[in-house]
Amino acid sequence: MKLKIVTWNINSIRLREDHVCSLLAKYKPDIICLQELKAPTESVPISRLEELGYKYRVIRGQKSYNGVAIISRIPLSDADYCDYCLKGDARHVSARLSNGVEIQNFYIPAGGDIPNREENKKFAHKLDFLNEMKINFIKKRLSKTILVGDLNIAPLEHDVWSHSQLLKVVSHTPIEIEALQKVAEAGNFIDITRKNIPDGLLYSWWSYRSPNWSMSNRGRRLDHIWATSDIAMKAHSSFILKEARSWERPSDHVPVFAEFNL
DNA sequence: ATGGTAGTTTGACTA
Repeated sequence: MKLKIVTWNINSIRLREDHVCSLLAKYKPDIICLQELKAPTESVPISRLEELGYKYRVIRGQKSYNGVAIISRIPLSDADYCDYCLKGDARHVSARLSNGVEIQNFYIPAGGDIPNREENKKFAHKLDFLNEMKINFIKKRLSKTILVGDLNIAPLEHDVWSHSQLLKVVSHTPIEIEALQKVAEAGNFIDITRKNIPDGLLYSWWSYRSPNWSMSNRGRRLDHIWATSDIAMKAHSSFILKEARSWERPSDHVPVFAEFNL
């Protein structure tokens, strides 16, 4: 079975329904995982997705903030979610494919501006969320799992525009990177994007605050596709659709793709 | 050190 999967922080599904539909029409992934729907479940537009053949979905919306979804043209079962940190945030959803492969879609907290747990509640939340993921994955002994999402951490030197200048900037601090590594180890996960594209700068997000984002190219790789080691060697053809950042009224994140021969 | 932009709950929150 071939599986083409894409993850995208869409930053409002209602504002960017057109973008999602044109992406699906052109690239025809089997599954798209979305983050930051910024809409309640009942307000997420689904009719055009259905028309495009995406008849299966698990949507966990939320008013104003967060919101995640798995949209699929192949059947999904065992829809589930975890309420990490018990805040009621819609930051996780999961589902299973007919071949037993599990899809996990995450929107990890951004963590605010100050990289200090005592001074910044949002940073504490981010670290707590990562720790809960780790504990959860140790308990579950995962296999045949693909984890995707906006993890809000750029772990490698070449995942940011300046490693030295971002060491104290939330998303690239050693404490976050170490926490994320522990999550990956606990779940036996491999970073598929970097396995397929080991060398060179790789970004999936460029801030809205830079009017000249393309020229300055101060990006970060915050969006990830991971797979457990038992299926990691089945992944290929990873790519990041940088051009989506130039589309009209774009999300600040771009789609990240991978394919699997399962 | 500061401010820059965008989206949503129209004003202050999030990123």
